[in-house]
Amino acid sequence: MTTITDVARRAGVSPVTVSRVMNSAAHVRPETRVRVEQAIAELGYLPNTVARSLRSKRTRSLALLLPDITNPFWTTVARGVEDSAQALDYTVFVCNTDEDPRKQQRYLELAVSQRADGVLIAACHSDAAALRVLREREVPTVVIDRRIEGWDVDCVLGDSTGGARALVQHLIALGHRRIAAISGPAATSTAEDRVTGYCRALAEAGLPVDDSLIRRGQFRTCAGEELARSLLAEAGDLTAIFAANNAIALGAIDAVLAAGRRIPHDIALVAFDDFVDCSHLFPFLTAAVQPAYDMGCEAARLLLARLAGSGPARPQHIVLPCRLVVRHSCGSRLHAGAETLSLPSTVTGLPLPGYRG
Amino acid sequence: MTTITDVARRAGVSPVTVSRVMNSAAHVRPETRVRVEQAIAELGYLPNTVARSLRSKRTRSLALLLPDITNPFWTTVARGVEDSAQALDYTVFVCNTDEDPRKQQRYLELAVSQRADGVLIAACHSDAAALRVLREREVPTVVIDRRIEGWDVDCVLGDSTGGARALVQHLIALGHRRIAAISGPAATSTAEDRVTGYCRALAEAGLPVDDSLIRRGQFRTCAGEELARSLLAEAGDLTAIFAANNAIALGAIDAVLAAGRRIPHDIALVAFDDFVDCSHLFPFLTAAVQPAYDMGCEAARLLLARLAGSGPARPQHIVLPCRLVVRHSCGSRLHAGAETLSLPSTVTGLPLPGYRG
DNA sequence: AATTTGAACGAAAACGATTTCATGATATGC
DNA sequence: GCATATCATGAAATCGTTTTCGTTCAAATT
Repeated sequence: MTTITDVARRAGVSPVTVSRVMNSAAHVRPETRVRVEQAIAELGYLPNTVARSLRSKRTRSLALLLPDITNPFWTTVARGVEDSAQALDYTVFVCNTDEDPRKQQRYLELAVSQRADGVLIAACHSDAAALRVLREREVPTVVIDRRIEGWDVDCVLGDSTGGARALVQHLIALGHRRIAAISGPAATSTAEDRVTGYCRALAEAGLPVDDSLIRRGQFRTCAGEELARSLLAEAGDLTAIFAANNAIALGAIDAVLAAGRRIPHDIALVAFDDFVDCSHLFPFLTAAVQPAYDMGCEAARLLLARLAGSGPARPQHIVLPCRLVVRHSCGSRLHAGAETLSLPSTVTGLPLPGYRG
Repeated sequence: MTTITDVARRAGVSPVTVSRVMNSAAHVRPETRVRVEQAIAELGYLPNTVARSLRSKRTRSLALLLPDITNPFWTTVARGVEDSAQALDYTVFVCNTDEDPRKQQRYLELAVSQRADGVLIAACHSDAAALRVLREREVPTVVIDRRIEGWDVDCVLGDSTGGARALVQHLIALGHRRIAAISGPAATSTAEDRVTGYCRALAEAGLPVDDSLIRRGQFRTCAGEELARSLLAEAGDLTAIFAANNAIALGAIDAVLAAGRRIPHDIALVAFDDFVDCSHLFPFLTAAVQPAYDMGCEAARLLLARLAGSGPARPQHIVLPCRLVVRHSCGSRLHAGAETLSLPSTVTGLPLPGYRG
């Protein structure tokens, strides 16, 4: 493969000069520059990023660690990250941790080994210990969608507590009194924040918080199904379920239907997170929708600002608001009220004409 | 950051020996190996992949270029690729081309600059010219979901022609005679293959192929909407639409509903590709479903085999079959017939209990 | 006219690993 | 017991850039 030396030879200059031309540094005579650029074009020369990175100690790459790229929420976050990064000629490599601490650890070490300039991570544990690899080496880091205890690091998250509270308030307003919560792992701040929001809504309405109605598992469909199943079996007077993310909601739907109950007639369901495209199509699931794309953009922008040395002095904690999108799974046919914002096209309160199942 | 020399010093050996230990090469005395491993652990040493790559000329990374990571089909492909790659300690960096040739070109050059060991690409043009960067430099390449004219390169694709044919045959069997097709860009083999399948099904049924019923645009929701709108306006006797991918289908649904028609009562709709999670939830869209995850896995495995020197001699053209999943958007309440395979849980022919919209 | 400045460029070092080649020690074969 | 193979290790070269430090020469300053 052609190297900078080949280009230099062809242009009749030294490699340094070629380097200067490529990095558009000063002190190159216009005519020399043209000669070099011509040589580059003629040879189809593409610089070796690896060598460049070794010497300059910057790779222009970011590592993005998230639970599962298959979940539309994370996909959208990833897209936001990539778009922001690409605008500044940064490369993003995506790692699926599957919320597995060991996989996460492996990928973090990989990110350090690869000398990623920065890391964006939806940590699977809110304890800072898991991020020691990054902290020790002072790798610029932005945490997405999670809070971290014990490390004051940049983070970008959705308003989990507020979103959960709004969803449960909505259920309460519809007359529900026995509302269960199916959340993620207790070690995840996001899961706990959503439980907090759930409890707060109940407390504010003067309703008791029944611990037996709060279940925790993985942020996964199978966990959602299992927990919903046991809830339905054990709590006979249950009338509504709050699912702490979209995957859990899917599982819960399966469990409810499998138990011979109907949604929303017998069991109302609300969920955190959405299904982007699908929700647009099937006006079904009432959800607190996080601005996933913006979260990705913001996180990447913050990280890139730090890399450019132009970031804010103190670590930032950016909390983006959620939209409450009222659809049919909670039984409400009403437009959203004062506290809520809705997707204009989907909150018609009516099924799409033509689809009757 | 600690280097191999630091480790060597601490273990009382030379850097070469440390390198040998890390690469588990032969010719290291067990006790030396232990000393080195201890030094590595004590220092928390993580090798610098950049330096390693420069010297060894292998980066253990793959570039994955696809239209849009936001589309559930591509997400699932990406996940398959990543899982296969990760098993062999390869890193994947994902690039969204948005089907834009210039963006694609930029990313290809980036992949070469980064010295990716291999490239997986859903090329936005079936002409081999766009891939010259790769071909000239003999970068191991696997093309996903597309055929390439003029370069006999490895590729993994779904049976577009067969899937489209099956979908249209199904419509014909349901009694439809005026069936439109909304496809992707003519430059994309996948789009054209699906048109071919559509035509073949019509021809085999002795039906005329009406060119005015075949429309082409981007593989996007907005294109699908626009083309469907014009079709509905211009072809009054239309009773069914075949959408060449999921995004187009979404747009088509919007257009049909906006025109005051119902699905499937007034217009039947079938589509290529699915919405993974959602389709499981809402038994709506009749689709030819490609094995996206397997496509990603297979493609990565083929590429990695080539990199390991163990690949097949000749370029492979792997065509994976699609499943025809019959749901409600086509008006059929029947289980799939002999030629078709169905998702057991969704093809009940009945709406989910509880959801009446 | 002598001195200073800075533009334009190059030589050599450096980045941190791996690869190649060399060396002494030990084991093996006959 | 001697030649030969193999083991265990290290010194030096190398990968392709960027950085650092000079050097030359022309223009500006005094």
